[in-house]
Amino acid sequence: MEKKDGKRRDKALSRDQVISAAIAILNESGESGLTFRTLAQRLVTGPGAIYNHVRNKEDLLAAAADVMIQSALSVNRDELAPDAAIRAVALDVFDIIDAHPWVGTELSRAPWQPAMLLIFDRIGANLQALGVPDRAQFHAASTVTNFILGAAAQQAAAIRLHADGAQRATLLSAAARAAIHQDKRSSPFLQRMAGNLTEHDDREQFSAGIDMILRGIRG
Amino acid sequence: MEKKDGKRRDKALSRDQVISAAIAILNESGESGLTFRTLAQRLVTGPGAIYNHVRNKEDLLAAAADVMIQSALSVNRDELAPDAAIRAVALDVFDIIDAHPWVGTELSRAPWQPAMLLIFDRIGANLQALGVPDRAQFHAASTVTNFILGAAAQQAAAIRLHADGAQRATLLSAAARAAIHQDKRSSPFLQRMAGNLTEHDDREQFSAGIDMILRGIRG
DNA sequence: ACCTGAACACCGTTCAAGT
DNA sequence: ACCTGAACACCGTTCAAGT
Repeated sequence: MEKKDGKRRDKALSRDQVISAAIAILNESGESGLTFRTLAQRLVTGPGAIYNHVRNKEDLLAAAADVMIQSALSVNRDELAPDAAIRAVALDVFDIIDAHPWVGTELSRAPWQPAMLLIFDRIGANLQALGVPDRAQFHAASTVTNFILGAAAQQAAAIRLHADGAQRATLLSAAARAAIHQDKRSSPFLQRMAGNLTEHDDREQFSAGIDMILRGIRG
Repeated sequence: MEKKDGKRRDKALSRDQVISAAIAILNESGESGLTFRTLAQRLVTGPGAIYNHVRNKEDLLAAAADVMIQSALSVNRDELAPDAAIRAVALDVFDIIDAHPWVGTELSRAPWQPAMLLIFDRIGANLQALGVPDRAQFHAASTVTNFILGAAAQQAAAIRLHADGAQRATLLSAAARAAIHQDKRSSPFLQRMAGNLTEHDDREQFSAGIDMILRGIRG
């Protein structure tokens, strides 16, 4: 990968450049690929220089995730009906995490993260038109957001497992298979769902979850 | 803290002992307090010995979380109506994470984790009695579980912030306050909810979320 | 078979010294 | 004011050597 622009030769290093370089590394190599040393190398500087532009690694990851979510939610959904708009926002988040799992991991690492608040806002913006009473809108938006965060973290973790596991593909991890096959009497529901667990489509499962919650928040 | 039993003097180190010691450290000092060195010190052995009983740190954390969730869900809820039972299971999980935030962080780190499957099973076990059609039960259980995982991760992260931030108490972090106060035009919903964000009760918010989802999965 | 603990290959972060 | 990069204080994990 070449540097994106020529600004570096005159020694001007900016916060945006640092974050962009971090995103590039994260998208190429995942979370484990991003260290202050690899990042400094890409920016042709020393690791200490990065601290002039971000407070620490947590700050860097939060800023990177915010850029990704902003980009994923930049499509205008104003012409959609409120329930379709909420579904669209949720699926936009799902798709960016499916493509870049590190975003999903990061979303639930810090609370009150800009990226998380942006999702919360975009969901909430459609509740009035959906007919949700004013006093219920805060809980409704937080319910949808928490569902998205939980599903995002699971999806990110599942993809991470895929990535370095290679051949197991759609199979559950060994630990889960063990859990399913032990205790046949004490977990009848899990036994009954074993087929769905191994064969379901993650995106369809996510979409169905949003639909159920929408039915519920509508009252 | 003294060792829990006298078994160690005769050199018998078991997987259960390793996991119990790890849980003790996690509950006392949080995730950052648990290293193979501190754990080995508590077990009066070398760090390498631990690898005879757990595969790696990920395996150790998953096993520790499973013990905590099993204990939190060991209360029998069979006498409750199905919706009350689901609410009780969810609040049991919330409360254990409120008391021991590391459990919430761990739950969404690995997919198909025994602890997560246990929650999924306990939720799902009540869906038949709730009148959810067979074909919708998988999605219903996964929706509730994903909501719980998302809320758990947020709650855990918020408590972690509390712990080392000290005085900020019920205040949002500086980053979130900045996000709320900038872009007043582009995030009207967030602006409108600023008061709720700083003053809401986390447990009540969680409980309201469960209620909304229950209304939705009932169809 | 299990323990021991030094060693390996890393981390994030700091800070004196430069420009 | 910002960069540089060595140094600090750690990590998880491995593995020869012991018992």
